[in-house]
Amino acid sequence: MEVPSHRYGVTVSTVRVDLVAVVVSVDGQTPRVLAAGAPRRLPAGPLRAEQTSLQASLREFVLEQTGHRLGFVEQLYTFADLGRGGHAAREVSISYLGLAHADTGPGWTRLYDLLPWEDRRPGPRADAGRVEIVRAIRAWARPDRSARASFLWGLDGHPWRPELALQRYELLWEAGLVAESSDATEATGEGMVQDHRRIVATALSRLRATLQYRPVVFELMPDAFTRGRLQVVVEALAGSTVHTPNFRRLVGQHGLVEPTGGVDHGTGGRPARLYRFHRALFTERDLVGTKLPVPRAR
Amino acid sequence: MEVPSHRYGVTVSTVRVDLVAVVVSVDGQTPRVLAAGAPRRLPAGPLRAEQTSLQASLREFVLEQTGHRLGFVEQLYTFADLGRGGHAAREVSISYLGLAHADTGPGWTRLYDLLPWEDRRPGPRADAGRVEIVRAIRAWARPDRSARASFLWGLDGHPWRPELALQRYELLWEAGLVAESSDATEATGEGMVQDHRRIVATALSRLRATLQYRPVVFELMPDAFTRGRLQVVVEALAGSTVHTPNFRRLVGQHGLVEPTGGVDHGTGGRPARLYRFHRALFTERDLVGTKLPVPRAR
DNA sequence: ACAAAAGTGTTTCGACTACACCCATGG
DNA sequence: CCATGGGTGTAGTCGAAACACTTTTGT
Repeated sequence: MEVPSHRYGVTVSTVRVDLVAVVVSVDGQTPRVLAAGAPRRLPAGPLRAEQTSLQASLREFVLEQTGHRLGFVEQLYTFADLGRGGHAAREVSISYLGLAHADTGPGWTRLYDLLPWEDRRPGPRADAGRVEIVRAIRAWARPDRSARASFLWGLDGHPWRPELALQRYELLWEAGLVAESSDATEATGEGMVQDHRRIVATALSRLRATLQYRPVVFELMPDAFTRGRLQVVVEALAGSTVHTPNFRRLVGQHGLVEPTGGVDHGTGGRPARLYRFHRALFTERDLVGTKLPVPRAR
Repeated sequence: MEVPSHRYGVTVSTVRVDLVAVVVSVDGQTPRVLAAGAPRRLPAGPLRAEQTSLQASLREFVLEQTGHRLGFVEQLYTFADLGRGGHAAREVSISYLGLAHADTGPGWTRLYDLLPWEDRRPGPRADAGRVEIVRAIRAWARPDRSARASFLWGLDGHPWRPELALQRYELLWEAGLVAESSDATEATGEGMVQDHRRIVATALSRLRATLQYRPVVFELMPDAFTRGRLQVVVEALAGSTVHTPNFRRLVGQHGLVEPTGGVDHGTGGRPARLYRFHRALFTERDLVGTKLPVPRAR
């Protein structure tokens, strides 16, 4: 499928271009991505001749392939290095992050099955895998790369930064610790087709960074929700926990959210007030500066 | 150049893919971008069959076309909407930001000739153009879009955020105030070919955002420099001024910079100590968290 | 001497953190 | 009545912003 021509005196190629989607949802307290097969594969589709915009192309093929209507969509990165698919031809993939409401359909993979070390919420699984990975990394990093390793993994006094998910994946890859290579263990997660796991890591990094300065969580929430529920979703995506009283306070201080008047009695203790996203204020695209608290645990 | 085939039951196209570079340098206190012609055009080149990575392709064609060796390179965004070039065929452009040292060669355009409103450093030109643009925007925005307009332009108590350059360009575009359309004035800057001015705005936004959390300015500095010189370059890119004593203090507090021992007597008043970028600490890619102060003027 | 730029000390302010504690409900 | 989650008040901490002031050169 290569049609060389000449321009600027050098070879010009006409190549295949695909769109790849990382569709994220949160189911209970579990983030999931759309990916099926073994090994897992992200949904991908072509540019459509009849669609004017890339996003429209993306929305349509995701709808057709999976039945999901995407809310928020954001372009991530374009991958085009030679040999991505294991063969010589160049494949260009424009990757997107999309947010969708959870459902019970097939094809949803737990995000932290793919990148287990990114889930730092307290739990037996988290702690076990963590020590194993840290040991392997320390062994590999010593001594030249130990500054980088401890920075990325929040060791030696550095804070753990959720949004460095991609850089952590890249370090594991360099260290030969990811599932696609030989030294992989259970703690380094499930492999995917081609470089799809790197694309997922890219999406997670971007999502976590975006969370800190744009109100995108609400794309994952129903119309009315409690602040506790909102906190659970944020924590699920960030992979770590926040200080509850402060979270409650800060939500709404920015005018992000307004009470509906209703209450939810199903939460366990005292009934929680229901809120809705104050969308009126944010219909204008790209309004920034509306921070949600995101954990920066030590 | 369209070769339709079938997959997923829909049309798949093989398309032309180009790389587009926004190469930025700072000459004195003037930021410049590589763009020649009338109207101006960004350097663009093909994916190279023989280059493994996109960045290598980019570096090589920029070197060949312009003689410039790029330091820092970062992928920006992939543009592929139909009709970008004014004709029906789809053109995919993968855009990059590159930083280079200034020189006196041809082809350098002043960045703020293209986006004049982005330069808020005190000066006669800045103030004149600003009131004109603000008036036009207020007229267009009233009343539905005035929240967005005042947010983006730092009106009504909002701070001016340098990194929103792209969003400001997009608003001007929607308002029909950019040079490419009819209502343009001198204050809305010089037009470019196709959507190249949007790409420049994208690059400026990204560069300003990156400045805040990664030590990329040093790619634009010579080996030894004074803190005053560093401040001028940061201010040139940010388009606004910083509080001098604080800037001096903060530089170096993060261990970013170390004295060479030399001094520069050519600065006007008291001679300034020379510094060098503490590169040893930052050879590892993607070390984050090394903030440089960036203006957040009212 | 004085302008001009370099450089230091100190205070203020606001955002985020952490801790302590009260509230309302279901079992 | 007590466990559980919802909710509020308030003190501490840290870094950025602002202000005042000293130092060192060239002319």
